[in-house]
Amino acid sequence: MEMDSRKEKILEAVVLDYIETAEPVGSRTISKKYDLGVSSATIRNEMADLEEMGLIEQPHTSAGRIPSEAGYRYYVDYLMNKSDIQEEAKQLITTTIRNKREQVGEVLRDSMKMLAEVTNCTTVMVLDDKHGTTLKLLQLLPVEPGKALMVIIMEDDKIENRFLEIPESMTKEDLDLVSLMINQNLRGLKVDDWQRHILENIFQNLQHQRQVVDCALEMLSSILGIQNADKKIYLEGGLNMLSQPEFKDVTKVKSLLQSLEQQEVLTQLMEADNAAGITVKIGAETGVDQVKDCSVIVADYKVKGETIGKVGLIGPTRMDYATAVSMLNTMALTLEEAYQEIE
Amino acid sequence: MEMDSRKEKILEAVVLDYIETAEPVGSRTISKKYDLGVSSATIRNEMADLEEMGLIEQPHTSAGRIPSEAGYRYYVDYLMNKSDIQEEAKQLITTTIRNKREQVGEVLRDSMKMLAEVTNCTTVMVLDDKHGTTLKLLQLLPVEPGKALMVIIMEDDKIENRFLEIPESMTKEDLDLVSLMINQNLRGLKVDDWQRHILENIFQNLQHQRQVVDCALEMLSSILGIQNADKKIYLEGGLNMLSQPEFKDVTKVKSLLQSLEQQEVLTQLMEADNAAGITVKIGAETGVDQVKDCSVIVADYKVKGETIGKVGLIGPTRMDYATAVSMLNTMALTLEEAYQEIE
DNA sequence: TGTTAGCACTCTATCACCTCGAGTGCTAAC
DNA sequence: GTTAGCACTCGAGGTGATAGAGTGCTAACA
Repeated sequence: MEMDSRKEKILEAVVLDYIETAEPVGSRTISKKYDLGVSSATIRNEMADLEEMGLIEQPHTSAGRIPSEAGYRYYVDYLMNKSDIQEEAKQLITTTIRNKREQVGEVLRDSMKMLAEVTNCTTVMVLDDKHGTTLKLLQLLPVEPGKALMVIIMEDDKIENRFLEIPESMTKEDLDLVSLMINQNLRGLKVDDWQRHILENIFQNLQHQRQVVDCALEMLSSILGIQNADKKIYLEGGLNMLSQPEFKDVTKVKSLLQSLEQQEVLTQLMEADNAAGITVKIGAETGVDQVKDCSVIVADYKVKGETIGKVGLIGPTRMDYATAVSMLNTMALTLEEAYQEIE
Repeated sequence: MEMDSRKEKILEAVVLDYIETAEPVGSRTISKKYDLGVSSATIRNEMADLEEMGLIEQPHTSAGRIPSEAGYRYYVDYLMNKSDIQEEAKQLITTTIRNKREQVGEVLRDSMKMLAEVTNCTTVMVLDDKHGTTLKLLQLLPVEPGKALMVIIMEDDKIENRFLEIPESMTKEDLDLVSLMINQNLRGLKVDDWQRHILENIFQNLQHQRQVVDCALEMLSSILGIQNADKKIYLEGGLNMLSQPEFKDVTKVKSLLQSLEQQEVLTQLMEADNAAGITVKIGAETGVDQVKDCSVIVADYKVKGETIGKVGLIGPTRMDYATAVSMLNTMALTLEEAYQEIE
């Protein structure tokens, strides 16, 4: 069976109408509402074909059709009108992000909330934090006998604090010396770039304070390194989906929301095809059983070709893909611009 | 109409059975299940009285009785057996809190989660942060020309970082001097205790670095002071309640969960009668319309007579008050002990 | 006088049954 | 290839009928 333009129009009509009404779509509805110039009987024939092709399905014999996951996939890949962004929405995102640049966290939260509300979905944000994990400044401060505070400033002015146990005999001057040596040797380097001989150099020069250096380096590498792996994930608007009719069953809702609270699940959902800017996963494609009635759209944003974060939308399979994709796209682009200006 | 011991027993039976089964309780059920030594007919008479007194009510004519809010109130105030803590649960709390003291945040989260799971309620924690807001150590670090980092360590080892703009001419030695002066004069003092003459003393000695001192002091006072007012609120187990039959309606769930996301609502709910250690608010007593089908139990924990935080449980009106109260009590006590040891 | 057995009554939940309408597939005519 | 028409299917929603749980009242009992 071949796809032709009329079949495509009918499939599109089914998808759009089902997105709008959440009710199975009948042939008569299509012939009346969408001006295809053919009668409902013809549409019925075509719909039988589409069903045979696996693009739409019938909940029961005497009901209309709803899109199958494959149908959504076809719609997203070939039919969806990607450019019909509401200009106002675009404006909204841009201004929300730009208005108060000062506290990045706040702004992100606001934009996420806004996005979630407009699309009636849940927004997820992953900050990769890969960039800027080089060391700018490290300082050990004596707090009380036997205890020091390690202050680490990253290249992007993020700050980390860790307490450190030190020998009671150690003085402020010793700590300053250790700080100085570490700074001199490791400033501007990523953890991957630490060379064996650099570390040996530090240890040799600070034989005396060996114990502290050892401990400090270990902490430092864990901060620079692990922070890398341990991405920060934010979630906003987790309750928005509840207004959708597909979530009228509380037990479903509970298991869905519970799985969205798990980092692993979110990470899995937000895994994206790095080649494409935007990834759409429909239903089972998400790979997580508890969210098999949902779809996920992920956009990543890059600075200098490197992905530094991802924004995602989670909603019911019957979500408004066109709007969601364009909103997400705008969001990612605006974020990219914002980051570029900071650099 | 007077309350007598038999009426009390019947009321207690109604409350307990309704808590257990979530179904209206009939007279026959009580006479069979709870050994009161009288027939169901007698119980019927008494129940009619209890209804007249407003302590129980009938959903419809031919149904059993359920406790009214006043009934719960009577139960909580006069009938509830406060001492029947499950020893195992107590043990659970104690070990959860004590086992890994290192990261206070982690431990609190864990205990809250545990409490929420055991009671099938939502746990709320308010940290007043009033205690320990005295200064332990302040250090200004040069980051780059014109920019310094202020590291502040509180008495309870909480750490705050703030960037500071400084004159480009300022050296590391200048900053050290400023840090030293501030430490000498303000260590161990709360913001309320700053005396005019102490501050003048600092300014006089550091005429030269006046600008930086000024700025640093302002930041310091905002950290020590504002942090005071701006309590931290944590919520855990927000989804636990969903397994209860009273929350099978999604729209209710949504509005409930949404209001629990609002700081103001939580603050309002966690307002407690400071005289009593534990406050129980039933239904409308919470004062928040969206949670009128819920009850809230709040326990505060004190160190040296001063409230430093509160733990709360939010659950359906039909919650197991006895268990909840004793669990919460144990939790508060254990926290008090833990804090006292830290001091 | 308090307690109890018995009985008529009330109300809900449940199930079978029916009808209505939306939607289909098929066929024959255009 | 398209369409009108028709028989058919199936679920949603309404209607009784029934069972069962629970009540209130009354009269008898200790």
